[in-house]
Amino acid sequence: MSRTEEQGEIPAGGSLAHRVPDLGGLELLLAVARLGSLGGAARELGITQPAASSRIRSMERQLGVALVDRSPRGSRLTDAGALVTDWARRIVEAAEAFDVGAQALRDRRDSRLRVAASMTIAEYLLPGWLLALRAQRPDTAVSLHAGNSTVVAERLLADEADLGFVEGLTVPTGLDSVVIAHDRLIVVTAPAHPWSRRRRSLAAEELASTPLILREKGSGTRQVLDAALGGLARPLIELSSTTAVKAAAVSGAGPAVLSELAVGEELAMRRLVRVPVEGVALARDLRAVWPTGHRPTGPARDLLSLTRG
Amino acid sequence: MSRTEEQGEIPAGGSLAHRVPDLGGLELLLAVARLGSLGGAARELGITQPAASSRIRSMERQLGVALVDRSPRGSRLTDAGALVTDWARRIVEAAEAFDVGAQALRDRRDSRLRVAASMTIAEYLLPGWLLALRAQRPDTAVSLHAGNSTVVAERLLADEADLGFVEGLTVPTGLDSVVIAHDRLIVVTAPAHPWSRRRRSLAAEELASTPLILREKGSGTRQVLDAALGGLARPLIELSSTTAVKAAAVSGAGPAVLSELAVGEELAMRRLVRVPVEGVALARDLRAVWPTGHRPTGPARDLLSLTRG
DNA sequence: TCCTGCTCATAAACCCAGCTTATGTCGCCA
DNA sequence: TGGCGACATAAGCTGGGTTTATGAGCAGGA
Repeated sequence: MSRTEEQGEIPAGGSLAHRVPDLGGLELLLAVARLGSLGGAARELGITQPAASSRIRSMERQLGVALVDRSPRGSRLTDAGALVTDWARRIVEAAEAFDVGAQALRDRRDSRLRVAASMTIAEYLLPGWLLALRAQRPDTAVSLHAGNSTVVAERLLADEADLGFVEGLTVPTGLDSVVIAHDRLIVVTAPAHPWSRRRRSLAAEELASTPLILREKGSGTRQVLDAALGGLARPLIELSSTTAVKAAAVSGAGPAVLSELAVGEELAMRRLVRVPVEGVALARDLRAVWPTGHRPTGPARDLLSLTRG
Repeated sequence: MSRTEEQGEIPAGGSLAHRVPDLGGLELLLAVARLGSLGGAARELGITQPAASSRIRSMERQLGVALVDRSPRGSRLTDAGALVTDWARRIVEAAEAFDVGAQALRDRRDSRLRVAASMTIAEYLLPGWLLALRAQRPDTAVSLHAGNSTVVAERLLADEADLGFVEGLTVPTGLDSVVIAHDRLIVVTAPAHPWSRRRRSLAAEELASTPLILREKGSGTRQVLDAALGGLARPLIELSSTTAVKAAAVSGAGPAVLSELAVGEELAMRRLVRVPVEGVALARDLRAVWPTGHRPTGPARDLLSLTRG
């Protein structure tokens, strides 16, 4: 059944980009899976049939796995191909989020909806919302500006943004708001850290007296933590991005305090472990905001209604 | 004719692959972010400094956004660049999962750990585990075979696999098992469906009497549903993959019943909405399995211990 | 039976993105 | 002021992916 063309050993070296097909190839694979035909997929992507054929073949060579069963009546995914296609879909979905985010990022003067958002929201939530928005209002051009609560408020009040999203404890003055979701700060450590095996919840004092990996003073995350502990948080290191904090925690530098949103992936993969905490108010609201009186209309209203659920 | 490639304006057409930098570029960007230097990143990836410089520049052109601030003393990410980098990281992480999965998929005779898993687990959970396993035992070669519970059992008993993962209601005879996680089937619809606005939970009879988008009879998912409803599930359509079911539900064909694991992304993006249900036992255990008496040792034990948490 | 229409495969020529090597410029520091 | 590190620019090469052109297998209808 399987042709014996595996004489050439797989190199297996190099970086990811050498072992993972490029986005074009993955899109092609998804199209083949959906349409059941190489030629059909080629047509959909605007390339010729031989190009599709050779591209799929080169992916199979690269991966060392047969992906599609060709027949004169069409092409069907192999069992392995189905699995690969599902994994590929994840990459393509992440790329779609990237794309819609990047599009929003290049400020277009002519965009119909100008959004200002805090970093955490822009990072983890907005691309998803924009994707959904595009699904139901494909022609809405969106521009995005990311910054802290103060910046968001300034842009809204200066009429440089139509809708804002903030995550602080308080709503900047001059703005109306709606709570659209809830977030919580959680304590995490690397699996090797002794706290990861705790069964009893951590008490507030214990948290306050332990040096932690933290965001810098002034960040939304840090504000909430300081407020919850009464200004007592003791930094082991202060870092200026969520990602840097995560990386430090994963590498075992110590316990970190981070938004639940930021560590979903890491928890699922057990690169980080959540430490239970009690007696500390680490919840915070995520809010949509707009200038007092100017209720969102048009595209802003569309986006807002997507975010509430 | 669309052959006039307009110069000047951003193309904005074409498929994802034309608007999203390739994996190599994204990896490079992450390296620049981490190291704070174009040349350093180039060294790490084994390319020359001019190559890195030009690649980053072409990404900036492609995205229409300045990503890094160059100075004679190094390079630092722009605000926009930091956001783009975070989105890029998601793509790269998905690519890592793809890579480790694909590596496991090409059956290597010499692999030290042979895993057999049900589709759902292989699709959603295994790549994460393998990534974690590689982090702590980098030299473990893993091979993966995906199939239903019966196939998993056969391979284990024929000594063609060292460790299995199944998701059914029952443990195949001849195997020992441990519960490693819990999964639940949930009812979902497109946001446009009337059920998406329900506030009261759905009762079992109502679920049983409504035609649903379902996996085919015999699939793990379907077995659990049929058992929970007493064999009464009424299919609107029967499809042979989780992905097909999701796609049908998203397109508004009707309500679907799916594993929680499979729809996390869709729920977060509001492409699907969860419908509350009560009085139906839709939970199921995910189990690691092995031949009775042969407790997992070596690499199998390492993997197993990663999955329990 | 043969023709027509679908499928995929193969071959040769082309083109461009990204690579390398070689060199230039700028700022900091001893 | 020379030296070192950073990034930029220029010119030439290479390879993967593309196109056009063609062939071959299978199905269904005249």
